[in-house]
Amino acid sequence: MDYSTQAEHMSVHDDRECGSAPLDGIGRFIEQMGLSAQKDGVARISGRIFGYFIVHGGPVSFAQLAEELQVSRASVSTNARSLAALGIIERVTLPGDRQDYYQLAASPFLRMIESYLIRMRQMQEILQQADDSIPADMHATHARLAQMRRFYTAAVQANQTLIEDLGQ
Amino acid sequence: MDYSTQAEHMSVHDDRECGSAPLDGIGRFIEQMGLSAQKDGVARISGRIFGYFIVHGGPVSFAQLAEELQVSRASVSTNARSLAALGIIERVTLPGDRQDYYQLAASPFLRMIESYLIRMRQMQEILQQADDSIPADMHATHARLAQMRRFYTAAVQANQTLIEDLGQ
DNA sequence: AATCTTGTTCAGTCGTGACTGAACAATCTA
DNA sequence: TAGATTGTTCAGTCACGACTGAACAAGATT
Repeated sequence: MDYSTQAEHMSVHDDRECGSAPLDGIGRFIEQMGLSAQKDGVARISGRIFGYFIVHGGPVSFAQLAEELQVSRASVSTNARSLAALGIIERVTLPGDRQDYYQLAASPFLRMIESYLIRMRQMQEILQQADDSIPADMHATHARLAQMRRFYTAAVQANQTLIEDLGQ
Repeated sequence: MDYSTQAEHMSVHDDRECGSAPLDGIGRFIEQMGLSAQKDGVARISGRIFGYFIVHGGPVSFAQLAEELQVSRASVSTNARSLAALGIIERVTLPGDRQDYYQLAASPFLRMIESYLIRMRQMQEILQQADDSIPADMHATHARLAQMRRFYTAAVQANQTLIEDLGQ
């Protein structure tokens, strides 16, 4: 695995057995991004791609992504497109090149917060449904649901101001 | 599945085939809490237990939890203890009763935020390591890492003030 | 002592979903 | 036309981890 883009490093130790390559700082960071994504219920490869773009922001070709991260083109296709759908990376085209390129979006973290906000609003929807369909005489239950609702309202508010605080 | 605690409902339709029972509002809410937890990378049963306690806050015995949620005692043991470790529910003992009881913690949502904060701080740690171990001449990379770090700093800050805003 | 009751642990199963390879579609080049 | 090149899709595999049942430990009861 070679995460630099400099040609002279490309295949120094390339034909080794496919296990435990000692990772440098960059490689370790990318793997940790993968593990961290996995903990959040996101595909590990998505996290690794995100990490890769933190390191190399610039346009990177589809094929290069597959090769450097050592994953199939199919996985790159699926995961890069889902990251693009979230607005974390974006597709770009280079004139005179038929390949797809991706690059880090302008404000990837704002987009992350926005996807959190979507999740929270879904939760608010669930709470609304529960409040409507649970018998009105279960007062303690409704009180706890109201508390939960206050929490999500405040959390949504906090994240919206966070978006503003982070500028543009 | 009978989520009420009233005895007269206990076994009205009990001996049906073990599939798709039509869920009432309470049951639907509990299942949605389970699915929502799963999306967050948490065990579905943990989410259902949490939902159960939103509905029935009061002390509920270990055995009752297992029976009403239709899961093994082993699962209840594992998941209830992990929720208790997060401070979302807590163990209580009733005098003269050898069973374990659980109840909803005082401010379960504050504890949820605190566990998010832990995750964010781990992320900050990863960023610190990356910053230290990645060659200093990769200026663009360090700039992106710095941007990411600013994001997490702001997010941690926002969640801390959220905790304060939610009182006690 | 033997026998319940109650919670934990552990080996094993089973489902889910991430990931792959291969077939495919679309577009370019010769 | 045939043959590259490139991305997507889809069926299939495989790993991971949630969940279970059974064995176990620790008390209580007789």
